[in-house]
Amino acid sequence: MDRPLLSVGAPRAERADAVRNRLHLLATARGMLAEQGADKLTMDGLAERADLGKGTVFRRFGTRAGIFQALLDDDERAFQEQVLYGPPPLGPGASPLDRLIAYGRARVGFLIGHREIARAALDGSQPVPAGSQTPISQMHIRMLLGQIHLGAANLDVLAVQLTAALDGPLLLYLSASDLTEAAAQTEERIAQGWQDLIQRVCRP
Amino acid sequence: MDRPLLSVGAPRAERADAVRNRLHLLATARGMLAEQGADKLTMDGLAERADLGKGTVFRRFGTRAGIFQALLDDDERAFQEQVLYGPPPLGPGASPLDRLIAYGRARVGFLIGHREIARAALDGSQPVPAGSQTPISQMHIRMLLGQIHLGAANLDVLAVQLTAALDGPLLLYLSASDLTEAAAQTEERIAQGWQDLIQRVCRP
DNA sequence: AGCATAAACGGACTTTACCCCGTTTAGTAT
DNA sequence: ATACTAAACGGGGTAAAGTCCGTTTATGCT
Repeated sequence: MDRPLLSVGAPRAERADAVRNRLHLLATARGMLAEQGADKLTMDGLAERADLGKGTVFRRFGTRAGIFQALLDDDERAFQEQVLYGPPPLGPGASPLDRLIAYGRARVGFLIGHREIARAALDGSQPVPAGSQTPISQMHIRMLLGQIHLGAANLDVLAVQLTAALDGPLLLYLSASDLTEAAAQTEERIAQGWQDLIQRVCRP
Repeated sequence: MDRPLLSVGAPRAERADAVRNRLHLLATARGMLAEQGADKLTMDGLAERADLGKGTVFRRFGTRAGIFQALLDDDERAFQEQVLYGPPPLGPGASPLDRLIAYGRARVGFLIGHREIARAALDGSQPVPAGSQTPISQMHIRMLLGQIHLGAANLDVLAVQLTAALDGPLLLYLSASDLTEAAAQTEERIAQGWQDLIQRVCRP
């Protein structure tokens, strides 16, 4: 009479063929990305190379940007691993302030390494690029801010702003040429800038 | 024998018909925007309604995002007027710190009022949305930072980061629903957050 | 095993951004 | 006025994103 569903929120697990195709498409996309760059990656091309229908590609990822978001998510998982369980100061064990600085440095490196994917993951019609909703980055920063005892301040808003200060330069303002020619110096300048910013913000 | 050009850099003034069509297209675009919203504004539709060829539209604006960038530029001119020549604390006359705070507040208001255009002006393949190169916003923040005597710090990088902290939330992270339902409160929260952030950063 | 059903698949179709190039015209020099 | 030229115009053509819907298949139940 009653149906033993897996509660209301879980819309039944992903079907096996769907999983297989999703992984296959991601792998194929990585291949094309490595060979030809992000702007040459078309939905038709991906479908053909993966030997699947175009409808399948859209069903899996919804939109072109969705593919890059999925790729980014994937790589971000390894990064999060380090943040959550890795050695300090990035992982737990160091002081919140040191972790915050280390996090920024690590994230800058990650974003520079993934700049092509990260840019392509931006949508314009959608708010946030990767992550389900509030980006992990923002949550982590919010948490560390909470552990540092700042005077009365709206930590939620501050976390959003600091996340933007971290991601914005690489996602919005730095041109591609700034990154290809002297990526290493740029990375160091931004990482250092982050450290200065955080130390100023968190000064007692 | 020699031709009295207007020096090398100036590629000859814009032709009269070009100016006329550009203004006409911008006006038409504003009309369509007000009636139907940004995502319904297509290049073909604009060309037809303006009674011009599609080629002309692309020649003027280069890309779809270019139209929104032009509209934003246009509105930003009035805003800059206030910043450069208006009354303090936004205009000159107040202390740099007060101007910085006032600027952030004003810009948040401007961006919320122009959120649809500003989002549509984002490109993805291009670095910065509006303004010719480094956004005016960034230059202005950079200048005010220079007038505040902070300890040794890379002001160029800091300016980029603060610009991102200001624009990022509205361009990247806040979903449309956050803005339509309680735009006024959101505006106040972000503006207050900016003030807190700046006061922290600029504390002696 | 056989069945029911929701999900996944595929590929034709539509829409839209953007390109190209032959034609027209504003601006200038004679 | 006339001729010349660089720029602007127009609209058909191409490619790629995204939609639709009829067909196929995995999965859970009897």
